[in-house]
Parts: sequence; structure tokens; C-alpha cells
Amino acid sequence: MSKAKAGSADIVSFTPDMKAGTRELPAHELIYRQLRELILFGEMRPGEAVTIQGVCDSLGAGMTPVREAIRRLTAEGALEFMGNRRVVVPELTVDSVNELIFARQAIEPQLVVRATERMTDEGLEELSTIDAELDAAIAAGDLQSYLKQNYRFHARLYAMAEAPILAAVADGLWLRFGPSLRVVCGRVGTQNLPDQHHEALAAMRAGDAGAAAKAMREDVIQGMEQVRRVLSTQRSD
Amino acid sequence: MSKAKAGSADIVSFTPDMKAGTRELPAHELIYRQLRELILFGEMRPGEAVTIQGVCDSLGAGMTPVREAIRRLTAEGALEFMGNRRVVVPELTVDSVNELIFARQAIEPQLVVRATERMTDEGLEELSTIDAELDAAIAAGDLQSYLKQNYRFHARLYAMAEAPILAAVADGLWLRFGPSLRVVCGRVGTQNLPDQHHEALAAMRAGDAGAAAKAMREDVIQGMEQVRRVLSTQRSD
DNA sequence: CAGGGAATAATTTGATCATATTCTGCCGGC
DNA sequence: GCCGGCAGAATATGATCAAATTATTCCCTG
Repeated sequence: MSKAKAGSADIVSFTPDMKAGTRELPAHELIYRQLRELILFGEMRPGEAVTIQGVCDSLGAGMTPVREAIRRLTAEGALEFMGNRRVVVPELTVDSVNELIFARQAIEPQLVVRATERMTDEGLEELSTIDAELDAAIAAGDLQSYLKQNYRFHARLYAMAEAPILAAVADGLWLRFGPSLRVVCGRVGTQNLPDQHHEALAAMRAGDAGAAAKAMREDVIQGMEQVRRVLSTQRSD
Repeated sequence: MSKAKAGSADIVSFTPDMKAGTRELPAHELIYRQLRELILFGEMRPGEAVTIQGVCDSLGAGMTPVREAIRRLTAEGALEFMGNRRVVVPELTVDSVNELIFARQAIEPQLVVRATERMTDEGLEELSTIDAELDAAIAAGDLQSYLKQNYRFHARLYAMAEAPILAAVADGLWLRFGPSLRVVCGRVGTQNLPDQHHEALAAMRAGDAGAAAKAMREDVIQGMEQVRRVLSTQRSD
């Protein structure tokens, strides 16, 4: 059975001590998360082509895990499968934004209602912490941090709703507009961003699920409207 | 910037017959579709374990395409990744059904509204044809055909809405309850299944988007309520 | 004689497979 | 009853083949 496959058989002996602790997550999972973050926080521009071998090089990974990660991201809508075998970061159109507005305002308030019903003191504290960091990012004009904290705020809220399917849907929607958020925010400036998080937090603290849902709905709509506004003034070059 | 060197469908002066006609899809795409159908129409039971090598054997494919297909389906929620590297067809819980009810009744009426606004005569005819086959399947008690035609009806409708994101979300939801539909229908019998498709078709024919949406909403709710009823009486596990 | 278009050649990239390696769960021996 | 080997399955790599895009060159036309 053993082949006379000459060559690369000896590089394998490079095993420091990975056996002990670092072996927690499979490689494709790590690649997936890294790529997801890159996409979500706008480090890959909309329209940019994503090649398998390019990712292999830049992340220093094998081909199979990268393939799986890309496949997974395309299934989630974070990447788009353009015709032949070209994969790109999707560019938002006005139509897409309209769909996203509808879907988000339909789903997310419900998640907030459920999260409010299940809210704990620790949860409130965690959300407040994130929101404080978000405010700090806005004050500092730190776009990168703003995007991350804003996402974290919503993601934590989804998780607290204990509705895995709805949370997955909402999360998937986020992946679709994440890449363009950076472009939009860069154009609008962090100062003018909507932030209904304080209202939502106050309502959740008071246990008023309806008010929390309303605040979140407005946060969503305002944010997405801003995206739509930028997109519709930005003629395709 | 120019979006297309794409297209130009027919520069086939050389390679006359092979290239133009049979568009050979990549293997992983084929595997994905086959697996998706198997899951969607209940040919894999909820709770059943899906092993890579098992799929390799049963579909006679290599390992890499199967891996990608499975990864994609897990990303869509059609398969579930259970802790260890075990992948199973998810079993619906009452909580999941409640989430699905909410999500579907939030999304699908909007798709129907959009489809109605864009409806053409050919579209109406196509939907009527599918619905007739659906009725025939119900009359014949052909569960397999019922499931397929029912899905086709909805899927075609989604496509006509020209809302790719909403359609993708709705399609993803369908994948989550598809496997359990067969179990439920097997228990309830095809006769008692809800069918608001006639009302929806009539409303679409009349161009009454609101009425069409209402009919679809009732179809969705009735169907999912039936699933919930069966699940909540089925305590045996 | 020069410029443009098309066909071909070459490089780049994607798809698939065979194979090695690791991990998990199980079974038998002590 | 516990520990260690064994088998099966999944992860991951590299090689290899096919397809496509790009670039170059040649020929035709103005």
C-alpha cells in the first residue's frame, strides 16, 4: 500500500505540542470564522473577488478547509456565486436593501421581545457594557470598533432570545449588509449614525417588551434607511 | 466596472455540440441537490445520522464534493451539527415550530404580495398546473407527490416575487421543517391537509395582493399548526 | 504602415481524488 | 471495573486534471 511518494513526507514532523490544548476547533471552522469577520466588518470590499487559492495563501491554510468555509459562506449569502466559478463579496443594491429592511423589521423586534422576556441582570449588564463601548467608538470616530460593537450588541441580543432559528435568520441577514455598512458609514460619518440602543436598553430594564421592540425596530429602520439613502445617491460608476 | 464580459451566450463556432447543450454541473452541486431533495421530501428521517462515507457510498461520489454539500446544508439548517463530528437530520421541536410559524407568516405573505404585483398569465398558468397536480396527489393519497408539488408551488411563487433575499430566507425555513412534514402528514393523512392555494390563486388572478397574502398566511399558519399539534401529542421519545 | 480584432497559447484557478493522520467510540483483556 | 488497543470515520494535504481568463501575436483592413 505504501507509495513511493517522494518529497513532502518529511515536513510533517513539525509537531511542537499541538496535542495538548490548541486542538479544539477544526481548521475549516477557524477559516470560516476568520473569513466571516473579514466580510462582516468590511475588510473585504463589496465586489471584491474571493479566490480559493488567494485565501489559502493569505490565511496560510490548506485548500479543503478554505473550500468548505467559502461554500458555507455562500450558502449563508455572505458571498455570492457569480456565474462560472467566481465568488465575490456581494454589492448591495437598492432592491436588496428594501428586502433587508422588510426582513429585519419583521424578525428583529420579535427577537427583542423574546430577549426582554428572558432578560437577566447579567444580560442587561453585558449589553450595557457593549453599548458603552459602542458609544466610545462613536465618540472616538473609530469606525472599525463601531461596526464590531454594534454587531456584538445585536448578536448578543439574538442569543438571549433563545430562538435559534430566528437568530440564525437575523444573523444571516446581517452578513448580507455587513460589507456595505463600512462603505456607508465611511461616507456618512460615525456621528450621524442612529442609536436607539439606549431606549431599547431602558425598555428592557423596565421589562417593557413592546417598547423595546419598538426601539429596535426604529434602530433597524433608521440604519437601513441610511444605507438606502447612500446607495441611491451613489450612482454606479 | 463594466459588469459583463459575461454572457454572450453563443460563441460556439468551434466545439459545436458538446459545449453549448449539456451544461455539466460540478459534482458538489449535484450532490447538494440530491441530498437536498432527499432531506426536503422526507426520505431521510429526522434524527437519522448522516455520515460522509455513507453518502459517498450511496451516491457513488468522491469525498470532497460530499463534504462540501453537507457543509452547505448544515449552514442552511437542513442538517444539524451535533457536537462531535456527527451530523444528523434535525428533529423538530415544538419551540422550533413556533419560531417557524412566526418567521413564515412574517415573510411569505410579503412574497405573495410581490409575486401578485408581478404576476403574468404564464405564471398563473404554471401555478395552476402545479396546484392541479397537487390536488391530484391529495386525491390519490400520494404523499410523496403531495410534498413535492406543495413545495414546487411555494418555490415557484417565491421565484416570481423577484426578491432573492426574502426567497432565500423562506426557502431556508422550508428546509428546516421539510423532513418532519412527511412524518406529520403520514400521521394526519393527506385528506386533512390545509389547502388555501385556490383562494390564493383566485386572488392573484384578480390582482388582489392583499387577499392573496391573507390566503397564503392562512395556508402557512394552518399547515404549521397541524405540525405543532402532531408534535405536541407525540410525546414518545 | 499602423491599428484593431480574433484566435491561440499560457497562466491562473477551481474541482476532484487518493492518501495520510487524528480522533472517537467500542470491545476485550487484565 | 478500568485501561489499552482496534476499527471506523472525519479532517486535512498535496497532486493532478480541466476550464477559463488573460495576454500576446498575427492577420486583415483602412
